[in-house]
Amino acid sequence: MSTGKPAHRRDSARSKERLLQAARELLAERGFERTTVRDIGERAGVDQALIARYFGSKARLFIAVLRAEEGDGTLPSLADPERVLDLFERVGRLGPGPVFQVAVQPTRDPAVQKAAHEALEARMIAPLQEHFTARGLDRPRLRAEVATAAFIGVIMGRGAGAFEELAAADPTELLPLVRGLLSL
Amino acid sequence: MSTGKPAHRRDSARSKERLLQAARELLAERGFERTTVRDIGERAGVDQALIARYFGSKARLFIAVLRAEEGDGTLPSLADPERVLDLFERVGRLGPGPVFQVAVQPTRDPAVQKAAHEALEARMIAPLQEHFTARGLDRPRLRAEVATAAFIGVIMGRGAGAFEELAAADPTELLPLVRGLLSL
DNA sequence: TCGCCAAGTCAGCACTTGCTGACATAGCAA
DNA sequence: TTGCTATGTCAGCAAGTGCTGACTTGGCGA
Repeated sequence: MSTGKPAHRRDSARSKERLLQAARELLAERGFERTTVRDIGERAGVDQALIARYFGSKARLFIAVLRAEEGDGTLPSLADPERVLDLFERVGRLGPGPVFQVAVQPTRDPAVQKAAHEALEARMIAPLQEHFTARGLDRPRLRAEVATAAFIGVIMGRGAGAFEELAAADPTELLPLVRGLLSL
Repeated sequence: MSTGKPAHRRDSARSKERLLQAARELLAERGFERTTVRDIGERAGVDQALIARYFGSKARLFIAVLRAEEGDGTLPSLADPERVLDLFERVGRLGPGPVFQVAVQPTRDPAVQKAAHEALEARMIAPLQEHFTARGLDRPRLRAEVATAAFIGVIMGRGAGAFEELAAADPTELLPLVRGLLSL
């Protein structure tokens, strides 16, 4: 940014960035195994061989995506009802993140699996657990896990094409129903 | 059954049955795309070429699985709290069925996709919708879809390895929390 | 016994996957 | 200008995919 490199024809930083972005989108849309390196390269407008060069492997590219997302720290907690709307909006705009994918279907690659689980823990389960603990509810950990899993079911369901009204519904309509799920 | 064929060494009916069963299990464990015809054949103890012979293709084998499951009619409705326990038990024993998979992640093959959606509709969403309608709640369809999606999130989460306590929890512990999700 | 056909086996085709290595070239330093 | 290196391109390998077709073999009726 501050360096203001104007995207030379040869610019490895720019290529890396585009690969990350394309991988981010495709991971959200299709998950890890169903995304090919050729897909990523095509969407990024970058030769697929550069994935291996810059990131080492497809798996490490996706792990880099997770780490990059972790950095932005903008993911709202489910504990705050107001911010659940933000979450819906964000998901509507960017698709369900890779973190959601892994909550619902395990990935073959152990390293990818581990990184995604850590992200899920830090960004969704742990904050909710604290919320329930603060409220003095019993089994706060189990409650947090159930609530997270249920919420992710709704999020993923919106994109799976299996739920007509759910997919079409406006987040504000969903909010009261989803708050029911979360205040376990 | 009534014919009582004692499983000759050559028995196409038996082979078909074993292929169906193996496909059923693997679809539940790994989903459609991540299951190979060789996997199915190996688990069934039947040559994989017979899948093409008897069912036409891998996709049609899985559709046959869906149809067969539909027939048994034993799937409990979520509307009946008592039977939610049965559902957990059944899923614990057999794994999450193919119907659950597709609710959360779309499949590439359109025919498989369509068959799974129909099964989801008939066996989960519609009964719940009726339940909500009978109770006079507004937006029964949307409620049914949200509840189904949330429930499936919990079911899938139990198997995804991302939720420690949820995976370890006994269904009877889960029941009160899940009933909260469902009585929207 | 013989011949036929359903049932089962096997090798391999055509394709896709992640990844690699040889090559080409832009841009900069000397 | 002349090299040198970071950057990008390309073809292709090895493994794995669904599916096919030629082949063998078991079991039964004639």
